Amino acid sequence: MARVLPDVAGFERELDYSVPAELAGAVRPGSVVRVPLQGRTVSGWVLAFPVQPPDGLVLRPLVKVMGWGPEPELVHLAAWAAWRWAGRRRSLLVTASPLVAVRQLPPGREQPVPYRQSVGQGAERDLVNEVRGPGRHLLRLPPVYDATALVLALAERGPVLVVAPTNARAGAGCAALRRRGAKVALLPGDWPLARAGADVVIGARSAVWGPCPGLGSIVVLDAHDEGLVQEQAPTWDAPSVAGERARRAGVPCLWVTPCPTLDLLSATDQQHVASRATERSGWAKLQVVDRRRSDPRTGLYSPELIRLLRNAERRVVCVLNRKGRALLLDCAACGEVARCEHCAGAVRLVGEELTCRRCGRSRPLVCASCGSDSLRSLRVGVTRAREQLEALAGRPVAEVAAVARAKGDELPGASVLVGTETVLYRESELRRGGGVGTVAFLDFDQELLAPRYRAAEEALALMARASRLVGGRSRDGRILVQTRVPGHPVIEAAALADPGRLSLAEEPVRRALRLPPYTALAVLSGAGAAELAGALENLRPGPGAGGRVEVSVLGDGRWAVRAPDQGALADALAAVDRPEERVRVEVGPVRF
DNA sequence: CGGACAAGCTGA
DNA sequence: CAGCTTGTCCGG
Repeated sequence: MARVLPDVAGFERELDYSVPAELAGAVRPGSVVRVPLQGRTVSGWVLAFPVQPPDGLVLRPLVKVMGWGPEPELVHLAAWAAWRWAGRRRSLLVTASPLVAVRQLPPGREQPVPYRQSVGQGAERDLVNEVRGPGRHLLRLPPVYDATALVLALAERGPVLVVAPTNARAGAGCAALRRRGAKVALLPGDWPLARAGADVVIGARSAVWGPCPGLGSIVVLDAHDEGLVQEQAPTWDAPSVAGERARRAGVPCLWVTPCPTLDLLSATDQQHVASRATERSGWAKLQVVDRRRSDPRTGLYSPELIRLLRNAERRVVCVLNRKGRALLLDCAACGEVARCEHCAGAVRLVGEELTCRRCGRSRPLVCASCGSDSLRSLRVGVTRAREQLEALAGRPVAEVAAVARAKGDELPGASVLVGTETVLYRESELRRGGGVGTVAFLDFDQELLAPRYRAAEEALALMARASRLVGGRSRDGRILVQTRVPGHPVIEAAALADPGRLSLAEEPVRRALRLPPYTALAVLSGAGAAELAGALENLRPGPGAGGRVEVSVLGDGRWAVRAPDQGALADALAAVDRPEERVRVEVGPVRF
């Protein structure tokens, strides 16, 4: 008989089924099967086969074997991740399974053949020699760095699983590796090829759950990137899953990033830092414009910025992280800040009306206290900034949306573009359209001083992304940043191409405030959050609970749970009963 | 999760 | 009391 986990949401029980003789040959641990359950037929995964049937239980037979599923190690890894992120195995096993049933694997190799090719890249060969041995290796390499040679060098030692922060990066990486002659499976489409055995298996974050028989190493590209974190619960992150998967397989895990976070550094066994020359040449040159003495009203447009807009020979991309037109207004006559009449919240300009951000009510464009109709923008959004930039630059400026609205929707041809930070994500289109000479952050303080504990790290990640877009010092890439805190560690780290400076500055703060990585955090939300928070608060420390947890209210129906480490947090969340009502449990790295 | 079945409610 | 809704239980 076979032990099966049915693919039914919210159902965590393992059920046993008898296996008809004609199906026994196709059943193996991990196989996707159809089983009867309460009068219907559902899919499921074989957790164990064969197993001893329990006494006195009439088993129903398996209906069908759908085909290949995750390797047995991944079934175990899913169980670990379900514990670690306080979720269920089902969604993890779905991620680890092919999109459509795979009856037969492509021909060629049931057994993977080690890849052999002279790569001839001295630096990469040296790097790969350093990361022999299992463990979590952090490779601090600059933003402008091509990992192709590194992956090829690793592939000589066995199949490499590569996890990229986006599908676009995975696709580009796949193409580059194939040009160099490697047999590459691009997930999720090439699941059967990956399961059959390839030199390199590559994909976006879900690829960390991809098949890779004979796994030799795992590489996570841009390991700091937010795109590697699953948004739906369980909120697993690819670097952590990669680290555990590699540890279990006894192979090295390589976290490649230009800007290591403290979370990564604390979980790293060994850090490898690129040479000073390599690192410097891979970060863009930073022009810091000190805005401390400027008028807050006109602070968005420094003389340096205007000069750049007028004279730049290559394309300029301006980043302003505020959507809309005017987000905060005051009255030119009486100076009163425009507020909502009902809830006193700040109002912003939407079309020709003032709209409250809190309650959503609208009113005409008139000052509520003196009746004047001349209202001024205190904080402009991208839409208004575009108009102002165009006037200042004396050339067309185009606003860029977060993503292409339709297929073939190319970027505007203007030589000056403005958008929210998402404009930096349209990397490949910007590159195709003649590249970018300078990225200008109009109000970088908004990133630096955002009320989130990881704001500084996120700000440095933006700098790294901008560096990649403009091509680093080696290609004369430039970043202009307007700020009132020019001495901020993020600015220093980016200016000197030394991300270690930020880590040094952040560490004591995190330690003092008992924030990750010095503690483990989870955020509870949803209707049942209060009940679960209460249950965690009443949890008595003991062997099962693994230590003490602290619970605190965050407001707006959210609760924070803090534990000394990830294990204690996971044990505590596993030790309490889930309330009837829905709760979302977001185990860190959380955003607040 | 989703069906099966029981208990509860409604209107003729 | 048929016909419907709502709640609870349980799956091999």
